[in-house]
Amino acid sequence: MARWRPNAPERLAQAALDLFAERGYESTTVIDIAQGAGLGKTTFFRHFQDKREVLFGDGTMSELLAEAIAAAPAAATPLEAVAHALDAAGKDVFTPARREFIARRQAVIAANPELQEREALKNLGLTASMTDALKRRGFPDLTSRVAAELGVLASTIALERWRDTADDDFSKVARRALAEVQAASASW
Amino acid sequence: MARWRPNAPERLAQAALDLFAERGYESTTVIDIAQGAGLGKTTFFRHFQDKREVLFGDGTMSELLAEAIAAAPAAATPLEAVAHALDAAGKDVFTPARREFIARRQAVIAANPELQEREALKNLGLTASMTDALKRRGFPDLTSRVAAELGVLASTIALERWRDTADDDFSKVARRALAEVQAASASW
DNA sequence: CAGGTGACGGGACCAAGTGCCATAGGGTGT
DNA sequence: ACACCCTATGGCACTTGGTCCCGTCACCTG
Repeated sequence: MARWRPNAPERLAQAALDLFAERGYESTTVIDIAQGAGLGKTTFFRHFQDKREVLFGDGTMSELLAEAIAAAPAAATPLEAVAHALDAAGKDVFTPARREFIARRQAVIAANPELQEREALKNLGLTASMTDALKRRGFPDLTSRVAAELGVLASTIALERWRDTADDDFSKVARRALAEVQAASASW
Repeated sequence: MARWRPNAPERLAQAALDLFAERGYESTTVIDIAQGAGLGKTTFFRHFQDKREVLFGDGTMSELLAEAIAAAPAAATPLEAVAHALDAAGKDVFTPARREFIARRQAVIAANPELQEREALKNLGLTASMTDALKRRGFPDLTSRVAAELGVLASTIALERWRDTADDDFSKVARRALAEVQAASASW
């Protein structure tokens, strides 16, 4: 029998999501979350920078996308490399098994400006990471930045759809969204 | 003779910017700011929702952009309507007289993640506002959203350049940035 | 001159976040 | 078996952001 119950961060994240969904983000105290996971306030802040961060995973996403872009076929255009990154996100993050969890998470975020702020900052990070990865492939700065921006936009749109519909395959939804975004950006 | 010195919000914003620039955002207390403007903590929170908000003006920007898009020529394409909005921003907000102030403000924001979060949220609001205005002109949803997104991107790039160079006319810089972004988004 | 109104200050209060120190349980070397 | 270290944790005090309530002071009105 383990001395401490394992996976403290996961337990905290689960307790947080449950409590946020039940009584709202603002009405939930960090102490509530910690006690919900059988821990103390101190331990919460040892695992997460702040109260918001408990909903934003481990922050591996940036590296995942950057590596997928680096690993895209040599002949890929910027948007094809971005599509490759969205595939990776679908395989490792937005999996069917996590759909329920992510949908609840998105609902909580949608209900609170403070959390939307954090999500917007995370998206800035993803854009920067993808931009860098594209530049390392030799694309011009502005081309890389625009492609990354359109990729994050497509991913946001895809997430909205994937969350609401019964379609299990995020990659497919995301590729379709990216194609639509590309078409729109060539329509003038 | 006025009972209270006028323009409390402006005095607070000025004191805040000075203190943030001098000793940093985190090392500056709301009480410091209030006392710097000859006021009390209570009055600070009467004029601003929170400590971050003191750097983000009156929030008229959304309406300004939306109205400019609505007032664009009837034959304007989505991006031309967006360019019209950037012109308006150059005329009413990013004026030569405020360049120094805005440059200092940007430097403070660049030094603090908490402020970048707020700025990212503000940009979300601008994007949503422009998207709506474009939809009201009859453009398809996705076309509107992409155009708004590219507009905010162009504005961000333009702000970086306008801040660092001696070029006084924001509208010109912004139109050029928008043209470059458009070219990049048609390059694949 | 009595009362209303609007901007402000003070102080109590709660929750987020930090820092320090203590503790408990498990592994390791002798 | 025992002494020792390592690591995740808890408790407590403290600062600060943010809210709330109430009192004050000036100006305006009847």
